[in-house]
Amino acid sequence: MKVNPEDSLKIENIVASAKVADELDLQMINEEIKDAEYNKKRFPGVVLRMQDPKIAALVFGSGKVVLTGAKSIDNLSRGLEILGEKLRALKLDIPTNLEYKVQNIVTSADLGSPINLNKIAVGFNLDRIEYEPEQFPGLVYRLEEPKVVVLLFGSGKLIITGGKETKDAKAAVIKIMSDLSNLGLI
Amino acid sequence: RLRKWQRRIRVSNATERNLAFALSELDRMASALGLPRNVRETAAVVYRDAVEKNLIRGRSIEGVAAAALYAACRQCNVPRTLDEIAEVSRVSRKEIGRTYRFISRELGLKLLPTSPIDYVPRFCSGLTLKGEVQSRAVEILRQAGEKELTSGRGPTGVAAAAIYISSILGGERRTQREVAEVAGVTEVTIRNRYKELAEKLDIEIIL
DNA sequence: GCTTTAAAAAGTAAAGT
DNA sequence: ACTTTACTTTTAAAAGC
Repeated sequence: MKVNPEDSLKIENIVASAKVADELDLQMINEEIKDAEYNKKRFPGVVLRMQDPKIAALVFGSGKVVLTGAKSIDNLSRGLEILGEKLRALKLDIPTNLEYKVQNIVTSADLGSPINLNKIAVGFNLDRIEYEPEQFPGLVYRLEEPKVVVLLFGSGKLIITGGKETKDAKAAVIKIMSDLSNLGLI
Repeated sequence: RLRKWQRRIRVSNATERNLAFALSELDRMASALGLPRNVRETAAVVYRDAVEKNLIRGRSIEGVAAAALYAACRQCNVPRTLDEIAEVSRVSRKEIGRTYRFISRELGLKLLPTSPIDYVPRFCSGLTLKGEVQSRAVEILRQAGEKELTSGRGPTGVAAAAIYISSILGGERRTQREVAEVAGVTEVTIRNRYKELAEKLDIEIIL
């Protein structure tokens, strides 16, 4: 039995932002945490990497943080907790229940069969897609609802990005499938 | 008022000066690439349209001119790669590609992806191959397109592979090195593409 | 616009064996 | 030739140039 494309969804990366304090001494954090990376000339934030849930955190002097690399919402929450613990270990006053906001979710999916990108480029409204095989093998399809960007490959594999909720990817895949079947391309 | 008049003249002068510069840039790049007059004229039209729609704001004249030329080559079915345009331009391939996408969208150029077939005449003449070999390469590419062997692949690599195959079939063999040189791709790419074409199109190649 | 992070897709490329 | 590493595209936030 063939698996439905909407059931092949896999979250590959989640980006979220949070505020853990009103102010942070990046120089001190960089000196106290052994694997921290900080080159103010290069980038204004300190890079901290977690191992357990493999997540990277960008910590700024304003107390704001960016978390990236999480494969699930649970991983993301755990990563933020661990970040809080690391900072508290430096005698910093960090709240226990940190709030975060998901900014972007990258999801992969599989239509199950190869697709002809050239035909899609001809059949679709040309101002919603970009297909420049000279520069990139994927066809870029910008959806309005949900507001996400989908990369379609000749293999039938897809990447959905730009969404802020898990359901956006599923809605996008369902729409892509109906669009393709309406054009008789799948 | 006189001041308003002077201002208008000043703006007009600046606009004309910029347009003159852009047109001379288009001519310089077109000459360097040996492009025919119709392509230069098409590029000039694209550039003028971009100016009329105020698409130059926030962009360099050089970048828009290069993107207009890239678009014109495609419109006239004599495509040059972004790398080739970048070689005779002072802006990067990345900026030309970005600007091209922008003006293409805003002007509604609706250009279809470049076909590998459009590269065949130029690559074949660069390899001094007969029209017969050229026709066979085009036929291979036509079949490749039907069998979905081109989606996602670089047009120049597929064209190069088809020419490599047809040169062998036509008894005028060119090495992968020679074809790679004129097509601007690596030998590895030609190897990957030609093996795929030969296998899926059932073409027997005796080396 | 750029800088940095992460991640997938598939093609192309370069370097080392 | 093979493997490894890396760059192309997309997305979002952060502070600052």
